[in-house]
Amino acid sequence: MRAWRGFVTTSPDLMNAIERDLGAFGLDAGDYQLLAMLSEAPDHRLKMCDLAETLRLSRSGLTRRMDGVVKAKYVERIQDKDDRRVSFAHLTPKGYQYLRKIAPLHLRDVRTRVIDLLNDQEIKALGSAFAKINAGLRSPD
Amino acid sequence: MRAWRGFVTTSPDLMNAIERDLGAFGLDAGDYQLLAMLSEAPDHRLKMCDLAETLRLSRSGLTRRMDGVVKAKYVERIQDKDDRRVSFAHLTPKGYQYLRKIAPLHLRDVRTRVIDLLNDQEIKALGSAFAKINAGLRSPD
DNA sequence: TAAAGGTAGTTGCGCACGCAACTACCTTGG
DNA sequence: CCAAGGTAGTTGCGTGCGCAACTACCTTTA
Repeated sequence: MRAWRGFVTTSPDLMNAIERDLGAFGLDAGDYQLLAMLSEAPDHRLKMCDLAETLRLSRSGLTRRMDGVVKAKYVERIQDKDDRRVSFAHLTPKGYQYLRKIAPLHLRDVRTRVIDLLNDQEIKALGSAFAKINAGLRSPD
Repeated sequence: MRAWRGFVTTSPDLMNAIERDLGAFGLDAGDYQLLAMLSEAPDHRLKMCDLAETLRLSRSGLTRRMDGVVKAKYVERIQDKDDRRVSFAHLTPKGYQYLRKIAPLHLRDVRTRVIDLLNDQEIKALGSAFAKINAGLRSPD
């Protein structure tokens, strides 16, 4: 129960702090996650609806978020030729360059705010705990 | 790093699931937290600005959230007589009754979604991890 | 192959939130 | 005592999001 209280109160604060850190580099957390997911995808591209799912956004939410990063030329929309309903989000070279520049800064912030504060046992426990919770969310529901 | 990824991806899903669970009882997570904080305060009342801080809301955000629970008669606004700038949020008997009814249901959901899935060691690690992260957020910044 | 139904992305709308400005009210220093 | 500055709560405005409706496009079925 103390663990739950800690989670509920601390995780919004932590996310806000990380978001402010990112803001110093001119990006918000949603855009960062979007670029990061694309950078890890084959060909630096993902179907819109798959991307929405990994980002925990609705399709409409992703549409709007795309508008921002597309206007910034970090991402471009590409039509699929086989299935003309689908679009891909594709990370541009400019977007990739940009992400490669700020990712280390972001990860440094994550480390100083989280990882460096914890011992190995706590980190492993966090990893396995979230894996279990995640599995629980997907299976029985 | 795996722990961080798990946290980033799983915690929104978890919060959404908990929110949906609460929705089945006719409440959203923000209102629940508000009532819960008041129920634990002496006299079932808190200064608006203190309440905003514990709920991680801006003052304006709390004002709006109060509008809802005040209209539902779960909470009332009370003016301080000594310092006429301050208002208190006060949990009404109706609000207290209501919270006492749904709190066990909510806690059952939290248990089945989180606590029951984890072993003692993971729970303790979560508690201490969030305590440390929280301390880190408050001290150096 | 035509009709029915499903899927991908966009748009209209409403909601919750933060920021900044405002009012009202202390509090402190000259 | 009064002016300057700080604090509590509210309101105007902009933003990001989800839901539902819409369009366009497959896919399945008879």
